[in-house]
Amino acid sequence: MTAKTEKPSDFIRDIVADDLRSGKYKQIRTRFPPEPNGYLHIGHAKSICLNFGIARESGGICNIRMDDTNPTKEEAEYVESIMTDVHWLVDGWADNHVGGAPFYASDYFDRFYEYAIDLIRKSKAYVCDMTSEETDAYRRLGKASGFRDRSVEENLGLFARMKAGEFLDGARTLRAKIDVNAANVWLRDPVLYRIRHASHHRTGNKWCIYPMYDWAHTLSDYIEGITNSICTLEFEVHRPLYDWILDALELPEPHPHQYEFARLNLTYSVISKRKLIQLVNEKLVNGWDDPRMVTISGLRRRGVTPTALRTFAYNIGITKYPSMTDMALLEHTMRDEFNRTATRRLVVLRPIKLVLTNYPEGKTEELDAINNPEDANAGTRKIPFGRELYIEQDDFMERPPPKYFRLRPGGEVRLKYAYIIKCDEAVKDEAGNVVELSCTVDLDSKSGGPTAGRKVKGTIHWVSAVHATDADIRLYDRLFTVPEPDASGDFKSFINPNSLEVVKAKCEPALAEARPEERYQFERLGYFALDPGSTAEKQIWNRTVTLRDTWAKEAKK
RNA sequence: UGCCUCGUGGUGUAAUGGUAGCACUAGAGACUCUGAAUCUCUCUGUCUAGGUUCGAAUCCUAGCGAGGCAGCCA
Repeated sequence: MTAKTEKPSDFIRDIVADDLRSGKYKQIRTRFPPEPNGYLHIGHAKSICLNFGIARESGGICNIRMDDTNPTKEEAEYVESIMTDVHWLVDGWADNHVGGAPFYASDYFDRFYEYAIDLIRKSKAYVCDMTSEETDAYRRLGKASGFRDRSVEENLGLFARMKAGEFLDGARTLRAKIDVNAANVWLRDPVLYRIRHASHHRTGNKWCIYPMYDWAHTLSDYIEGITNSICTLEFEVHRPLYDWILDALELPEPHPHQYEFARLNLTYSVISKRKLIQLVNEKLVNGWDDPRMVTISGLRRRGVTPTALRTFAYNIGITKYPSMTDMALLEHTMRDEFNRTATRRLVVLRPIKLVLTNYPEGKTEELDAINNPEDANAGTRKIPFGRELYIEQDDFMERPPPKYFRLRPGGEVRLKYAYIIKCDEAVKDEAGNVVELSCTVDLDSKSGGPTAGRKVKGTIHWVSAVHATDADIRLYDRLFTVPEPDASGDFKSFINPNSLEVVKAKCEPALAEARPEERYQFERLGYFALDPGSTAEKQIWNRTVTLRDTWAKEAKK
């Protein structure tokens, strides 16, 4: 039931354990290498938990590295958000296993260049003058480029001129000389460098040739002394090229090794960066940190905690099977944690007034309420009670269905921490809408009082009308209406029109002292977190997740 | 099409040649001053066919199915 984040086990950790046992590596060094071209999402969280988790469990190190080799896509803004998100998730858990300040592939551009020259000298790379289309066509046919057999000197000269900016974008490339007929297309003389006359977010205009992923990534791993280079399944076919580069350069051992695992898929959501950026750009959500987004910043704003996210990552495991994880598992992970940790408060989301006709006018009582029944150390607080209250509209029905045991005309219900009341009349406006409930209170039934033990089936939450404070509450629901929005057609057509509802709530006074870092359970409703846009004058709350609601299921029957 | 990888209840996973287990979900019940939590119970699984073996989810072969790759993106 509690978070079992201490001893995960999976095929990659088995390999790590073997590597250590056999002495292949003295210390494990992993890395988390995002490209700074978007915000991190829950799939990255899985990878972060894996890479930093392995470092943490094995006494190793995990580097954060910006894979910034494509100047046309990457921006400094993203670097900042990535660092914020990684630290939020890792601090207090694996922070003493972080490999210092973030590394940048762009810091190695000079060394990549030197390695490229070395590769040319070894006759294992050549400058190719074919267009992108020609390269593509030749590769499909398994046909060798006409420039494949240029001399080392000519290649060296051409490559230097590429670097010097003598050629237009796309005019030439540097290609590895491997095997134009290889069954694995990534071995058919892959491009190592392309020409891009573009300013880079860190190196400015120093370069006009930029290394491709395979070249940069493999060498970055080697330069940093990475031992286990863990990536997602789509890079599986790149592994032979990864190994080829290390061998072709005859780099001293030990070499890093690449392992692949399945990326995360979650029901009722889209996870790919491309799709998330569409939601942002087309304003279908309110930015990258919209609480309905499965970005790390969105989840954080929604109220998800690092511990819950790590527990979730542990629970889903690491495999090579491309699975579809049920959103219900994420929700369960949050409820499980918050049930143990959240401070309870009484809040009425959709208020209806209730008047206790036999309770003295002007009288106020202070009632004791428990802050967290799961945590004895959380203590108690006082809640003011009076003649006029607010209760939830849903907690009264004039003609209730079977098994409804909240308030009804002539019926009784317990007010949590207070009295048992009876509904005498539903007061209506001219249109016939119930606008107020007229009730009487059993004054002996107060919690701790003479008839407090009297059993009534229902207990509801409430708030004293004169003491209540106001707050805006954002009720979030799943962003999509179908389990697999990108299974077919346009995922945007499945957006849930009711994924956000804002209500004006009435809150018990103690909520005014709420702290942003704390999580709250509004009793019988769900778990909530203060939005960063909240102020002392105007509280704004985000619903992180509802409580399980078996009545909602029952009512649907 | 070629190459690579992967198939265990509805979902996510464990079992590393020796009793198919755990969690989520769903359903039933107990308890309840949260229709929450907690507790009990139930449903449901090794893709198929051969083979090896005393014994196969596990090893082998074939088939079927799914995913990935085939950018001068990462």
